[in-house]
Amino acid sequence: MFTFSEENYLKDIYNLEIDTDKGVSTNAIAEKLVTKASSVTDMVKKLSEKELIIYKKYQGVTLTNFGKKTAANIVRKHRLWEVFLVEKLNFSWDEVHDVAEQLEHIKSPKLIQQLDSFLGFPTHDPHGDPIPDKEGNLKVVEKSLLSTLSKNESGICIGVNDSSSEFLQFLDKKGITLGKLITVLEKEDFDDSLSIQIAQQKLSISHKIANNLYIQKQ
Amino acid sequence: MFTFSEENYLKDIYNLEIDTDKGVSTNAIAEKLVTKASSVTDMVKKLSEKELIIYKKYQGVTLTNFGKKTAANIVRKHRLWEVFLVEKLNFSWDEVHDVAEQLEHIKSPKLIQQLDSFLGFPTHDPHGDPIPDKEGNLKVVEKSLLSTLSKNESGICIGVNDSSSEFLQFLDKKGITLGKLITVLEKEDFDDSLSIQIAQQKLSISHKIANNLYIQKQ
DNA sequence: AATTATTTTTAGATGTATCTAAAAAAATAT
DNA sequence: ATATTTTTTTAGATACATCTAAAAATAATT
Repeated sequence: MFTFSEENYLKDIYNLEIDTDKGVSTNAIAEKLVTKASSVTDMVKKLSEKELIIYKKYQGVTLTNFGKKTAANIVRKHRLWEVFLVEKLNFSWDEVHDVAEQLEHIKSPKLIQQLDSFLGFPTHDPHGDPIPDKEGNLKVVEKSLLSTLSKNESGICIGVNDSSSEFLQFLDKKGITLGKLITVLEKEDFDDSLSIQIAQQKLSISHKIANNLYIQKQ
Repeated sequence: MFTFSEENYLKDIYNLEIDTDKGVSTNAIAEKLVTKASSVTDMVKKLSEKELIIYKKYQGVTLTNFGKKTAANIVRKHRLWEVFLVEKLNFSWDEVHDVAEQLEHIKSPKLIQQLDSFLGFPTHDPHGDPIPDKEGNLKVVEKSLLSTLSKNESGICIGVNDSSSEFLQFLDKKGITLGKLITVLEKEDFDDSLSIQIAQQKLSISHKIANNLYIQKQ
């Protein structure tokens, strides 16, 4: 079907499009894929010929419906494999990304169907990101960055914006895990840090941390 | 580490070497990999530079210890994934090969270690082939082709020589599965076909079938 | 041993994915 | 509106893996 490289471009364009909802620029893609703009131009032409994206010179790209569905399927595979690694093979949530990057390219519809079933049809990956269904549809939930909550507001921690292993390990160390209730006790104007209540403990966390945690308000 | 292509060459050379225990010829590799002899020559030079094989022009190749270990590790991964697909994802033994061909190239020592443990440290894949251990060692058992047994000899069916899906499905249809006791009732000189007793039933099987079933005599 | 056939290698080409350096277009600032 | 900066594209090069066609080496046959 598609090469690994094509699939990686599709996936990253898909994720960029979710954030921006405009055309995705060449440079944005280059940065995400850690490659050069000239390489992106080359690949983008190819994806355009295959009708996966709409591309006009100097105008950035948008996924076609076909491209969107294809990309969602890759994301689906990536996230299902992450669940597998954590639930079945005892990986921690900060170790799964690189392996899932490889596993997402395995081509076998039956494999994914059976894996999905084996895992009990999970809806979210270990980082709280939703798993697209077979048709590529993705349930979007109302979520806010913790940094945007006001004093005394509270909600459930449902995801991370940064899934680097450094950040995830930091959260582990502080006892901040998905599903926990967080309440903002105080906001410091000086450095935008927050005092929060999580489970039994009170924590002070920096703006950078609060800006990478997603909360479902309640 | 190594490219998919390099790994595929290594794996096939490894399997060819087991059968022949002499140098493996360019043409043999080409046939196994379904490619051209000229392509094999190119790749073989590269593998030689990387000290995975010993290669002298027109002399065929042999794996170095390093190459042998590397190849065994790929075979290990292939066979562990086959076990996973059959035991956990309800694949049948004739459906696993193509998917395992892809999965064997995933690079993550932790993944394989955990998978091995998750599967209960299996020693054989669904076709009866032994799974090399972490060091690349492979327990060799005394096995004979069913076609070489004499009248009234018997043994346990422990493996297949041909693991094409056609052959495996044929075995399923006849009720011939690994672990069953088979006794040779009759050998026909005319066409080398056999009458065998397996479980409750008597079967007549062609020489071609008997020549692709491994038996552990007893 | 000489001839023929087979196997293997070389030479040169193609397609994919990438890069650097330079040119062109678009966006921004004066 | 012009000049400057930034972004994007083009042109040309490299590495990988493959191929075809032709040459060279080895093996088999008479």
